[in-house]
Amino acid sequence: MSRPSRTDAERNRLRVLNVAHELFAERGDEVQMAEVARAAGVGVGTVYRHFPTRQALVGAVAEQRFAKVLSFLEEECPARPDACGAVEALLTRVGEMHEEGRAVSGVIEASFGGMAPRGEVGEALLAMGARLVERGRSDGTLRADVTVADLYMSVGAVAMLSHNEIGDWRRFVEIALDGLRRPYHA
Amino acid sequence: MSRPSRTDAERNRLRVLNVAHELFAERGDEVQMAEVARAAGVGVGTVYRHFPTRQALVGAVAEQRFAKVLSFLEEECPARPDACGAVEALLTRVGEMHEEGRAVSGVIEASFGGMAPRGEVGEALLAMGARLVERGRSDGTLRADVTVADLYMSVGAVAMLSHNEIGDWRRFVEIALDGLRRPYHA
DNA sequence: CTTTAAACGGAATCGGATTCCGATTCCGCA
DNA sequence: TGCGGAATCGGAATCCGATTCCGTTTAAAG
Repeated sequence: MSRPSRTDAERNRLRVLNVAHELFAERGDEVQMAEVARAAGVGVGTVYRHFPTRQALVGAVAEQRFAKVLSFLEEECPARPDACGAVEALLTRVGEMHEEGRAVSGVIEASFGGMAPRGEVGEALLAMGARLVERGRSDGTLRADVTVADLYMSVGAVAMLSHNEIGDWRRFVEIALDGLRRPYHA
Repeated sequence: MSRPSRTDAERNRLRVLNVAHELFAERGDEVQMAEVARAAGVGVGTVYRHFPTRQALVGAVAEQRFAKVLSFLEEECPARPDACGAVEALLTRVGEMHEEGRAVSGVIEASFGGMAPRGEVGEALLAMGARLVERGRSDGTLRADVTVADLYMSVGAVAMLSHNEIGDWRRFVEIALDGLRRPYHA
């Protein structure tokens, strides 16, 4: 919440965060705290004051990513003609994000098992998700009993599949989407 | 392949493997090599001769689990009346396995990102999966264009969802299954 | 009952995250 | 503009846990 008043502190915090993101993207889990510090032009102590733990640093990087998803959900999704299309766009976006950024995803997955969003971004995501599901219920393009949790799980599944290299995740988007559209009935 | 000739070696290898499994189940990623050694009643050196790396040990534990899935696939699945039912049983089984054993799954996920089976067990799984998909194609209970990769991805997704606590994975089994049954068509 | 290659135990080593603390800066205030 | 001191810095020192090393012990072939 309360940003520190000293401007250099905030500047350093950002520098560290960005550098960490880049390094993780390049070399994944093998980058060490001292490297991040060096590349950011600060001492290890500084890195640790801003991010008390390596996991905290990774968490911050992860949050940036969730923020991107959130803004997509807020800006692009409403533009889609129907809820189903919006969900498809969402899943695809998440997949693409993890596909490039694969290395970063790996780091996140290794630090936290899985990767559910936390904090206000998490709340906001949940809220937007609920809205999307609601929309689907009313415009009838999603099965009537979908829940945010269903959506959440689908997103998580796509995220996981798109950064591991098991099969064509775009294919899975189709499958999940078909499942979300409506229950099977002969 | 070639089991060592000395019987004590083989006995120790098993002891270590089982103890590791138990400890991982109890306390997850925090158990350390020295503990495993102590609990197994051997020295650290012994643990390392059998499993040259912590990751290797975790990998061996993981393989045991894959072996269970394989035997399920070989024994229970053929008994199901149709391919779709078999897939449902498979997904459910995988989910249950990861739900109890949650801690173990966490350890595996932390050591390897994701968790694709390796070696002969992996091959065998792939083969059985292919057979199942084939069956689905011919009895018509799965959509005509499913692939082993689709099945693989679904299994992976359920595994991931059932050991993280994001939503009701059984629900997701339904969704994925609906997607695997047939493509959407208005 | 030797012989000997293989297995054992566990102290020592190594690598990397985290802590500590004296030296340096910003910021508000006179 | 100049000063006081709290917050920030940097990076050497510490801590912790995985991994290596090597002298000792042991199963099993002849």
